[in-house]
Amino acid sequence: MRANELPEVRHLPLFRDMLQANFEQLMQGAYAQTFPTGVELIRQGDPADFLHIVIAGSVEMYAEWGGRTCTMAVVQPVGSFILAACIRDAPYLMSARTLEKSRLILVPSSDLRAVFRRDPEFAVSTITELAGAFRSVARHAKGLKLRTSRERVAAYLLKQSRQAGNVESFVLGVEKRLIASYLGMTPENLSRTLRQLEGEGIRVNGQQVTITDRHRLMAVAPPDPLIDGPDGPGAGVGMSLPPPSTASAKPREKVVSPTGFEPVTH
Amino acid sequence: MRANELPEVRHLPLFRDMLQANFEQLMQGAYAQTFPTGVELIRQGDPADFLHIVIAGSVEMYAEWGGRTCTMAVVQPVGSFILAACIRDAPYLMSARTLEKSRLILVPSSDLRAVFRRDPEFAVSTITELAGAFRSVARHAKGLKLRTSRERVAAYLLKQSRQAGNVESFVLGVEKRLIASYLGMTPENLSRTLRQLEGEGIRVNGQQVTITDRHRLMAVAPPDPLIDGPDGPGAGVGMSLPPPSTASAKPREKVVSPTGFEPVTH
DNA sequence: CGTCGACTTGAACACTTTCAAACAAAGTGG
DNA sequence: CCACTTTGTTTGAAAGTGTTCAAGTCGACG
Repeated sequence: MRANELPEVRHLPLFRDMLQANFEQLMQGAYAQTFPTGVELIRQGDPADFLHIVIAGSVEMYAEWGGRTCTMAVVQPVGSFILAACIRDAPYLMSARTLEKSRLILVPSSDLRAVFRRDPEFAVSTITELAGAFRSVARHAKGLKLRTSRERVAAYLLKQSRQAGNVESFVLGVEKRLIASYLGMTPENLSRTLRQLEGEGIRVNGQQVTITDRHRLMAVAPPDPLIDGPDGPGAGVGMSLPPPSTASAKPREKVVSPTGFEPVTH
Repeated sequence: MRANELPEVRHLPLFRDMLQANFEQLMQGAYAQTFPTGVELIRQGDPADFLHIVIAGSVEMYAEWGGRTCTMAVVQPVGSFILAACIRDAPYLMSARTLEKSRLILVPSSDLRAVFRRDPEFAVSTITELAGAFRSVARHAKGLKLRTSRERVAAYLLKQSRQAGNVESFVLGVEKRLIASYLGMTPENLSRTLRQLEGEGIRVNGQQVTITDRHRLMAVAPPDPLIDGPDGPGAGVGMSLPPPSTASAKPREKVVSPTGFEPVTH
């Protein structure tokens, strides 16, 4: 593991309050590894051996059933996933694969369980993290049940804009097919819905989205903190999103951009 | 609070391992209350002041957005809800109302947060509870995204049967409109789907459901522990369901029956 | 006995998916 | 550097799924 990676991990909400000695012990048993694009890191149903922390790159969490697949979340640096499975020593509910070349740290779940039993601060951090993760999935489920797909798309775009600092123009940052799956629809349906929303206050050009009439779009799907997540800083519940950046109107420009996917603690 | 209620609460997974002194302190600040049918106990968006524990009766957790409503879960004795909101000191994501005359215990969330900071066993129980709750909602979301409504209904019935002890006949135990909302569909759609499934191995008569051909039904929606929940005892993740009971073929009989709704920790 | 709410049924409508095809962009190898 | 392949996106048409509205049935309860 590289020296400059440790401080980043240490500053994660999950680890920042624990005793240095315990943190060091946790990292002792951990190891870092770099994976190429498209590697299946974990498969749903497998036993939860490691807590995974994304140091660089990005990881897709997805679920499968009867031949179908759907994206549940995208984890970006510095964020962790499958905490819950590790804690319950239960099989993973989701699979994970790298969306690009990515560097991860793997912490043995047995160490994890041992440490929060004797470090109260770490226990509290774990509780906070899990409570936040629970609320994220609950919000996701609410969105799926209470909103039509058109409304989900509108709300998603508004959230993206907000997370980038209420800019009017931004880059999606993830493939549309992946966004579609995350929002519970087919790529074709998303494509058509985006087209349809061009009459409701947005303009889409490839990955570039511009909100031309925010009020109009908000009329399609009024944002709700109880579904779209809280406003203000620290919104991503224990997940550090890359710094939001307004995106230039010129397409094809390389810009770091938020994905707006909810964090996953398993 | 009544004397015979405390032991029940004490035996909840959440409280069973903590120090007696701390448990008593928690209950000191708590109070019990009986509510009639249809009372709104909490409203989504309100600040989380109390952890709620259902001692008797049943409580519906539901969510609202833009005039629409959906059922997220039903909590039965002895089970708790809105743990996560209490922990994060955040607004409730869901509302709750009594489905029948119900008795609840309300524990101030500030006490809760204070106690798990100094009782490691309680902290661990809280962690386990939250991790389980997270996995429940995650499974629910997976079902919504990966299954059609027909498959969700079939899987729901199989799960009910399983939870009642793999019986061939059982009572639904909750209004169909509520089940429909829980499964993310309209009452009309559920009605038609049940009718349609009568050709696929079930027979429905009011609240009474009989599985006539388990294999046929399982072919419609193969059960998956990563969606429908684990097999075996303690399946309900921190929630004690009423003892499963085979239901007589005669309708209108008063039988305690499981609801099969996932537990909610907020 | 009458009222109310839950459940069912039918028909029309709206929304989504599926399948097929064309197109565009990014990466590969000559 | 240019074909060439691969993969993601868009579009159209048809089929499937789910919702809405309206009306009627049933059972529970006062």
